Amino acid sequence: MGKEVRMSDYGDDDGEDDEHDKVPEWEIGLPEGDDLTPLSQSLVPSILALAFSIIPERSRTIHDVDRASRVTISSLRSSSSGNGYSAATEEVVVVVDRVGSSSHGSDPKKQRRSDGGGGEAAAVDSMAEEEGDSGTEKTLKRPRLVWTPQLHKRFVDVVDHLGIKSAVPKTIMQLMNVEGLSRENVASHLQKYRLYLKRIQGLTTEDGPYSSDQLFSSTPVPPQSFQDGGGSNGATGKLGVPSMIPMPVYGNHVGMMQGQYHQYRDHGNESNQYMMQQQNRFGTMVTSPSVGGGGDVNDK
DNA sequence: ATATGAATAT
DNA sequence: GATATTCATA
Repeated sequence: MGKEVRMSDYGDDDGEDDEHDKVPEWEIGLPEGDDLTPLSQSLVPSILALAFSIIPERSRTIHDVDRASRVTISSLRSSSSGNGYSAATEEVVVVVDRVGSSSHGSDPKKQRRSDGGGGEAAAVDSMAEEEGDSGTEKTLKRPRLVWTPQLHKRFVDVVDHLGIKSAVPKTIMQLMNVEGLSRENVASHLQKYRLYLKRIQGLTTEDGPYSSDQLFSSTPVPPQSFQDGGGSNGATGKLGVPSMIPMPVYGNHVGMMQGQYHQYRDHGNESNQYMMQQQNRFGTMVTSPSVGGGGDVNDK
């Protein structure tokens, strides 16, 4: 079993635009030139790694990584159906994007991705200068983390694969394998995410215009299988984890992250926040197998 | 001794 | 509102 590049199912990750117009076939799938090869790449898929208790080394400082790679792209293919973390899944260490709370005019450095495949990348904002880089990124007070859609997706993927019940900050953090991401970062986000889950669960299970019962649930809740490939439960009795999608239901949207933008507004290119909307025409197959066995997404 | 989760603070 | 930090406790 070796590496194999599938050109057929290349771009479709986030269901974006991008078309390879007229490139020679052999060029399809190759880096576009300014797209760099991931500078840090795990040799072992994170899930696998965890299974073997291999914790990805993280010795580089943010500055190091920053210097080495302004841009890191990844071809995180996330499941077209079911398991998003297969052996074929490409793992890439993503550097986190942070915003300086202090003086930060604007870094003309922008991230760019050219072709589909959804890539995700983030860059570290180069702090003023060479701060006394004393201290491992543990002791340092890191700037506010910004949960970009990419990061969030990663988060959701991991949480999903762990099962909401056993997803705890440390594990999530490890599996996400994101450079510079701390446990508390994840913890905080997880807290909010759980809140979100609770909300939609509430709305969907006891306030829905339908039976609202786990038995014949035909409640229009987008379960877990869209662009996230969130459908992968049933292994350890995990529940599907919605990827919080603000759906255009009549004045009834849920979505843990909404009106927050304004950060980097290049041109509808990328780096748009959690704008993962979906054109979910109900009546398709939107049922919620979520509450399947126990019927409780959160219990402690 | 550590990690988690809720509350609270920025 | 988003993220960080504190704090009781598992």
